[in-house]
Amino acid sequence: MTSGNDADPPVRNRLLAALPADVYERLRPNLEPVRLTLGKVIYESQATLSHVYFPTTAIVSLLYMMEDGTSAEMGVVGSDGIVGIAVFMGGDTTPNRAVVQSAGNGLRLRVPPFRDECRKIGELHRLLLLYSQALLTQMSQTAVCNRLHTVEQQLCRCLLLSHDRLGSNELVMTQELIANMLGVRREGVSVAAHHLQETGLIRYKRGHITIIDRPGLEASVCECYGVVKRECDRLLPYQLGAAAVEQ
Amino acid sequence: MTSGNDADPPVRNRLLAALPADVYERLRPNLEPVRLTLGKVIYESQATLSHVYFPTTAIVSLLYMMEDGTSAEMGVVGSDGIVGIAVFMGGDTTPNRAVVQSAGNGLRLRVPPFRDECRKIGELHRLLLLYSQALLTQMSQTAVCNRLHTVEQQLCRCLLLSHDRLGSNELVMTQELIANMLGVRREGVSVAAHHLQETGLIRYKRGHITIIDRPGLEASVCECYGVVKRECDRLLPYQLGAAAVEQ
DNA sequence: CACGGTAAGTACGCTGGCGCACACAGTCAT
DNA sequence: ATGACTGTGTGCGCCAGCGTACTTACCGTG
Repeated sequence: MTSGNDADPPVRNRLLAALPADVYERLRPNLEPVRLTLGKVIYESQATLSHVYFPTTAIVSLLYMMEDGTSAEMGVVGSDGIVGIAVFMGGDTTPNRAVVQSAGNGLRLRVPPFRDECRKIGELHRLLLLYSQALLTQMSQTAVCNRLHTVEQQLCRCLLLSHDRLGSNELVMTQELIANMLGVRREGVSVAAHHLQETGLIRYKRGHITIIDRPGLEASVCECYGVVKRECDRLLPYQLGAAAVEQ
Repeated sequence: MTSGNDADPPVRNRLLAALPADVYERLRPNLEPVRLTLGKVIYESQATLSHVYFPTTAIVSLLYMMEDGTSAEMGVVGSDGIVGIAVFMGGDTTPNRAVVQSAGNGLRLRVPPFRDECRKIGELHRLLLLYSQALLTQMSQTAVCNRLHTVEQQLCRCLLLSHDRLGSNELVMTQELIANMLGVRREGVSVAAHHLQETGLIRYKRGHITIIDRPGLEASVCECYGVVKRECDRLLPYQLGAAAVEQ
């Protein structure tokens, strides 16, 4: 039943989908579908949030903007997570910016009902704690990767992260965008991407990147990708549709 | 009264000190003082923890060890925090290693009583959530810093972080140790330290570094340090002895 | 006091990535 | 079709940091 779950494909956000039906039903009336367009800033550094977002088909990047305007990514959120975890943690704001990295859809929830549900200390609370740890792992591994690995390895990581969070083999993102996320020059991305194309792992054309040989990418990426992936799978073993199964 | 608080100076860990007296009293019988010697590994990557640690005068570094043996720091915990936050978050293990970076004391608590108190969803729970956000900020900013800043800037950051968590102006740490933490070569640290000494900001001699001009260091460090510091102060505004005041 | 070990200084060639400048190629609106 | 714009390719000099190798200085121990 739970008609909310079959409005369109079930619940496309894994965090929401993993909720017990009763919790989901309480949230459902407040969940508002939103279109997340490429480049949209979901929240600014230090801004008080009005909503938290559950991406479904969109991918959101958490960036830090330096005073001089350069930026670097610290984490990525897709259908596996939530944008605005700081509300859950109690700090409400963060020093980073959330930007849509791949256009798509999501659901958003105003902060008051979200907070109410968190305070009930039920399954949502437990899942969010686990998700926090997953995000912590992702960010810390990003730190390591930034220190020790090459642009090409990081490009592979970026592509695999995006691929995981997207159904398709075709990613819509320019090299310029990737450069901003990785915190490197566009030219550096250009060279690395060119190389991956020559090796036959990807193909691309003006903002469209196609993943051809995913195992090959996995062989080229640094260990950081695997560490984060395994940790996420371990911490959040829920599958899409766990709550939506019983429709 | 609360004799636990005046055994030695009050409660030297800010997280513990911020607890209400009744919560602290519940934990106190299980808190065991421990000496944390330089280089001691508090927990290994992927290891199940038997205790969580509240450093008082020690400083603990969270490192990721690459498969090839090189390492990089992702965070630092001193008297402001707890080592083993993964137990609170529910994942129990993490892919990193906790190593004592500056010898000193701490209190440790077996996991079962810690978990019991967390489950009560009281002040400890609230503080740990906030601390998690502070750690998240620290790690994400480390990622940014690793990407964009020079070894010298990062050395300044490292020195300031240590100075904040220590009473003294004298840090006991070799350049080799710092190199491992920052994930750079020892020679790089050597050159940077030499430069800071020439500029008159620090002085050092065989594993002993003295901070001479703290404002000067703050002027040389990148913005990352300030971002993390401000965020920690904002999230965890408690002072040492908040719970110990009423002795 | 001599010795051995650990900490720190120095040098040199190499390379990855930066900054800059510019050429070229799809794509879209007029 | 034309032109403007955006996305990509390439080249060049430069520099920070790496890897390696070796020296020097300090300290504790026997």
